[in-house]
Amino acid sequence: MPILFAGSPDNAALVLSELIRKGVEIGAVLTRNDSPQGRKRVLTETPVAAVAVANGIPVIKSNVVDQPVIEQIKALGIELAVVVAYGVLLKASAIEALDKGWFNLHFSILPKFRGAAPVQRALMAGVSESGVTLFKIDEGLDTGPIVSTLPVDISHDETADDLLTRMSLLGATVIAESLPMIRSGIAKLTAQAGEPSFAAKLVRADGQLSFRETNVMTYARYRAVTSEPGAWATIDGVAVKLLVIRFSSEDLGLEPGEVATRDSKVVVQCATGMLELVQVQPAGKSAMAAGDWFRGLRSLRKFDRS
RNA sequence: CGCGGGGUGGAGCAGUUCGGUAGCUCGCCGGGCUCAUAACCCGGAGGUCGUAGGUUCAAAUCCUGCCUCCGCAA
Repeated sequence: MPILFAGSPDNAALVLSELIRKGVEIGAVLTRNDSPQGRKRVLTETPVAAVAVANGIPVIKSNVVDQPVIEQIKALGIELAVVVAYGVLLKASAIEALDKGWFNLHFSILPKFRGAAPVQRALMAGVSESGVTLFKIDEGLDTGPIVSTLPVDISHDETADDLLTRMSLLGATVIAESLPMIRSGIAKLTAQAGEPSFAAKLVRADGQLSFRETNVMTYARYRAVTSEPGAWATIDGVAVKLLVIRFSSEDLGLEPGEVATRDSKVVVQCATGMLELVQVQPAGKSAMAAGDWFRGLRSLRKFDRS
């Protein structure tokens, strides 16, 4: 019994690839419409669409699950869908259209971190453990009954990208293991319990680092916003992307935001503690090693207050 | 025509406003000092200043076209 896989971004494509590798039969893929990407506005298909095409799976592109889309899905004999970061809310009519229902892989232990950016918000909050949840979609936002959860320990230095990749691989396993029970109708659905929290989507402003906080907090924010939307700060009014940062055990006691070199490493002072800058990218320049950037700084060697 | 920044020895930058024989911090090579060193000292190699053309006695610098990298916005 083939299923519909609905998703759009890279990590959803990774889940799709894993499911295919595990032998899960994908009858069709639903993904968002091609959209203009980059400075040149090149119309680009989603990563999920690319994986589907590469595997010869029928692709339905739509930014809304309306009647015509539902017709297409049902015409393929599909009655079960798995959603991973599709980016579109399902209306009641769509949810009811499939006999076995729609299931969503969410990257947190629900009801914690409901919403668009569970991984990023968990990192920003500095929690040491999160997880993945497979639940049946209802009309609320990530409120449906749970099929399965799997806890994930968060390492102290992984970025949102790293964690999301890890969770995607685990999530694919959870999906593959749960599908047989869902298909046969013996999957046990458990209502979400506990205090819910909401994980709002990140905006560029979330990536602005303030060195007036502790290095622990600033590092947590860096990891949460990397690689999207990306960490940055301004120095002498010029934005500098902070692509790769490491935690530092040094503390030279400089002014918050001041940059210096120490044992050939470039470090920046926080309210308490320091962070090591590894790779940066000033506005208008290509990415470069922090040491090169530091060497080229003419006068001001201190990030602006933010 | 969305707004904007950049392309100068291997790296990052200055010099361009007010044209006049290329500079800084590093790296590299050789030598020295040192118990030793990513430290210090001395010496050296390495550049058609993105590219094509124009103006000029003279262009990295002024004018025009083109290539190319990137930030923001979408």
